[in-house]
Amino acid sequence: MKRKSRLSLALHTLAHMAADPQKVQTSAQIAGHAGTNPVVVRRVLGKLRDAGLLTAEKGHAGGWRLARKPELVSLADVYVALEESLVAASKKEDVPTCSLEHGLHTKVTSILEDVEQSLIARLAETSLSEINPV
Amino acid sequence: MKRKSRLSLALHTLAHMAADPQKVQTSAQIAGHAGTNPVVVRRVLGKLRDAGLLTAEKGHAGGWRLARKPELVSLADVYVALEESLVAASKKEDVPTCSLEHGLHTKVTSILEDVEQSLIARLAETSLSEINPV
DNA sequence: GATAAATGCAACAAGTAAAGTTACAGATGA
DNA sequence: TCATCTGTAACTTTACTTGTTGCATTTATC
Repeated sequence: MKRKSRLSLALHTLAHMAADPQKVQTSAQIAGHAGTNPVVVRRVLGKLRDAGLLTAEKGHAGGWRLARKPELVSLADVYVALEESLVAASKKEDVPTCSLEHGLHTKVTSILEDVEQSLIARLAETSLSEINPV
Repeated sequence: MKRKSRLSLALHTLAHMAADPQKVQTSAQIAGHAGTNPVVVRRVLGKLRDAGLLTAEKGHAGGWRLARKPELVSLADVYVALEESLVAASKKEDVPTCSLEHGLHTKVTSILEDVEQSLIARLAETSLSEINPV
């Protein structure tokens, strides 16, 4: 599978579920559709479960289901649940000691964080129910 | 250096130049500030040069300089020059053959492309001159 | 012209994060 | 009791980025 595919995998799976919300799907079935591995699916969907977007049931006849109506799940919910941070820098970078560089670094960082927030705001405008096959 | 750092490196360097536009800097000096390698700097700044944001002069006393006033360079210019595509999927992915999956895939892709465009629009609102150390 | 100092670029090495895989414990319904 | 799920840890593989070396080319200066 390609890199940067967690968001894509999540959206595909959620959109698929949105088309038939009461149906329970196993990670093996989802992996089959997505062309990947059940463990990878559980890994990604696990974050969505932790965020309350999905429910997972163990055991016989278990599987995954949407926890809310598709209209009530925004792309921002998914993005945040996956802990994506596409624009802003990761926290653990080394900050320069030189004071001019430090000021610059701080400024660049804060601008990128603003942009990240704008991105999330944009994602919040679209819900799962708007992903329909043509 | 960290990953996803091309944009960060470019913005830092450009902001640094914006503070003193007539000064020529060599890739070795820039690399020193940025804590990286001159070749990496030339690799990244080369894209900005190709996009007309910077000029590079070879030979003795050569180096890098802003091609325009800082106010006239937006973050979107930089983003596009670097050929970043943080949200949308890369072009060369394999599209599913199943028709339902195909429709879904097309829809998800087009939504992510819309989001990518929104991101660029947001970046276009900020110029280099707005990156000033506090 | 010779020399020193810069970019341009190709080829390769090293590092890193994500995806893929295997294995197994725990839960649950038949 | 057994088959079928999820949950998770540990490890391997893969893909991409950054770092490095080497050298050709360009240009100012002596």
